[in-house]
Amino acid sequence: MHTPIERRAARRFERGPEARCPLVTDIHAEKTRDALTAAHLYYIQDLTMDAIAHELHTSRSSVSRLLSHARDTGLVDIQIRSPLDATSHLQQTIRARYDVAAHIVPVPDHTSEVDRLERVALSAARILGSFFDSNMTMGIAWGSTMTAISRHLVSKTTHNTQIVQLNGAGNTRTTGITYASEILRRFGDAYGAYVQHFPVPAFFDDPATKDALWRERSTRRVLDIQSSMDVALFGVGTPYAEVPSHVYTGGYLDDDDYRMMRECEVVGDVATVFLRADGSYADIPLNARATGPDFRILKQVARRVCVSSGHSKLAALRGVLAAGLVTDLIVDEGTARALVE
Amino acid sequence: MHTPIERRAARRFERGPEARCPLVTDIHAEKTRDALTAAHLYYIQDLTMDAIAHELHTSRSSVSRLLSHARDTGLVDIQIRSPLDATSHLQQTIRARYDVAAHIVPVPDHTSEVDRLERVALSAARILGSFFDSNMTMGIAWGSTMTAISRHLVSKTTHNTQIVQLNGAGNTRTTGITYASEILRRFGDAYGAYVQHFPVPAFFDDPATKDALWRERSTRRVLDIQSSMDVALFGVGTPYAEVPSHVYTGGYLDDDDYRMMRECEVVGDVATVFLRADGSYADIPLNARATGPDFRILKQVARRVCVSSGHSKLAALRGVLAAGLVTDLIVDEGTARALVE
DNA sequence: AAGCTCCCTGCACATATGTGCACACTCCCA
DNA sequence: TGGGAGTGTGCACATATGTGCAGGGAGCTT
Repeated sequence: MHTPIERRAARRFERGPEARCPLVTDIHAEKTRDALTAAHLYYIQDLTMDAIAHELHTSRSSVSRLLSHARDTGLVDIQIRSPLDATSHLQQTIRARYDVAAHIVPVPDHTSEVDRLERVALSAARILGSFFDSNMTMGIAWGSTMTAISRHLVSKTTHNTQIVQLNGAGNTRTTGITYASEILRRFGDAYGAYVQHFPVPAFFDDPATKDALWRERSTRRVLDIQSSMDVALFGVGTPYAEVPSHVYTGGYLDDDDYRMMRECEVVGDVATVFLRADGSYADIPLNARATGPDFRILKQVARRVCVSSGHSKLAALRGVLAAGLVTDLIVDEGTARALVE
Repeated sequence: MHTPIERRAARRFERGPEARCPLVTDIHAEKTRDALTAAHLYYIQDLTMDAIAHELHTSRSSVSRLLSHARDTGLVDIQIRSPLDATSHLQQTIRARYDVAAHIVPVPDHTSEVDRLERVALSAARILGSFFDSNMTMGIAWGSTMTAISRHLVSKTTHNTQIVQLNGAGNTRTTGITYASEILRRFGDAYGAYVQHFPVPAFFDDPATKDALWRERSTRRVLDIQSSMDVALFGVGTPYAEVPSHVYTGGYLDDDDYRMMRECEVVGDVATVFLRADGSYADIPLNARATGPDFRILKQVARRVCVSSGHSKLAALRGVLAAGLVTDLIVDEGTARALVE
């Protein structure tokens, strides 16, 4: 037993007669089973990878990779469960003040905005698995926060699920399909969900075009799916960010738009629908041309998860909270503190 | 900031005004919060312990210990969740044949009986947390398996729970209280549950004494608690084990008892109630003097978890399964394979 | 206040783990 | 049958992690 093939055969042999024939043994299922066994031995029985390698007749490094695989694919589920009496003062205050369940991501105060976003996104990606399950539809926005989240998702097998794009991503330079697709695809892959694109621009030039298109059956189909969402996931956009949001730099808006935003005292947006500090949004002209869901629609979704990081989004975030758009808020610690001050 | 005290103060300071006064900050809650933060940074954000040490203003080794603490106290919950299509052939067969949910513990075939027991017990201790929750009563037996399990329990905070001893542990040499208490205490500590002792011998000399005592109100109280159990946890005893069970070596039984057991074709016991290969037990004389719960009582418990390891317990285990005493079975892989052959 | 114990800390060392790299195997296509 | 791309493996090294030990503070007793 010296070559990898012989070892794999030996492993099959040990598993019993029904596994000995490679023809009926799907190679992928075999890897999953090995990963499962390795995970059990490592996380439950506390064996070292060396010992596991020995039991599995493979090398230690393969076990290391097997375990990474197990974590990535959600075979191993690691949760932090704070005893109820240990929920932080911050969480309680935010719950009391905004009626929102806060998930506070510890991040040192001196962290750069980029790192902060990355770390909050990483945490969000891991928490998300507990919000999404079989027979659900999740609506997702796009932007730098959503991109970061999509890169860190942990797989979870679900059935009869779909991911639906909340707002168009096209602009004067691109259809946005490549960009938005990448995010959607990652979500779809992670959860084994059907992906529903929304191939429209972020903003129309003429509100009438939007109204017309919105009456089309092909568009209605997507809108109908949106209105049946169980979870909505979005970041917070703001024109005043140190790292400005994708919408405000990507060629979606022109000078007139910016002027209008200033006049209307816009503080930010959710899925390209703009709002003021008090949460009002209805009479902002730009919204008539925007493709994101009207907040009345959004508020019908049972779980509305907002991910925000960094001080520069604070004003926008306050607006979003004032509008009552959020049921679950994932933020960095600094922002959380600032929210209650 | 060079002494530990200064650092701890600094940590408090960073946490905000309400944490700065040590008088109102319970030292234990502080440790829990630190452990929670460390766990989040380590398991969710994938930082190294070094980086976490820096963020928490402490040393790397303290972080290592903090994380151990977090795991031990159940702050971190690591679960292995096999995708439904990957449940092993073995599990399915056992479910079909015995109508029992099997939890199979991978253990290499050449493992000694002692190691095997230890590893199965470790796995059992970790799984157990998912069976037991607030407002529940769990009945537990004693013996080498139960002792091993008790040593590896992961804490879980529950409310309004109790642990009740299933059968007496006294014999001609000791009241058994020290021995049984140790096991019960560990369970009670792990789950924050109220502990209910059963201070009687394992076997009475005279069945009439048992009957008399069973009519006493003090005894009835314990029996009543037993009959309201939500979970029962027990191992399998057998006189034929390589590592013989505690009951059969601890001075509980005399030569006459052994002779009788042979005559009755006893294969083993559950909580000191003996049974035959076909699961029958009612007409075994010894049982009239035994203090474990009658199987009719036991079978009323919604969840009956049996932990068994090693080939020498196989015959007994078959009997236990035949008696229909089990809803969840935790066994080593070798035994599981033997069960379906 | 001295003396005591207990517990917590950081250091230093021994282990355990993650990863770039080269090689070998499989599968696919010509 | 013979490449060639792609995947998976083990080796060796660089890091990351666990733990015995000695020192020092907090709290208790006398």
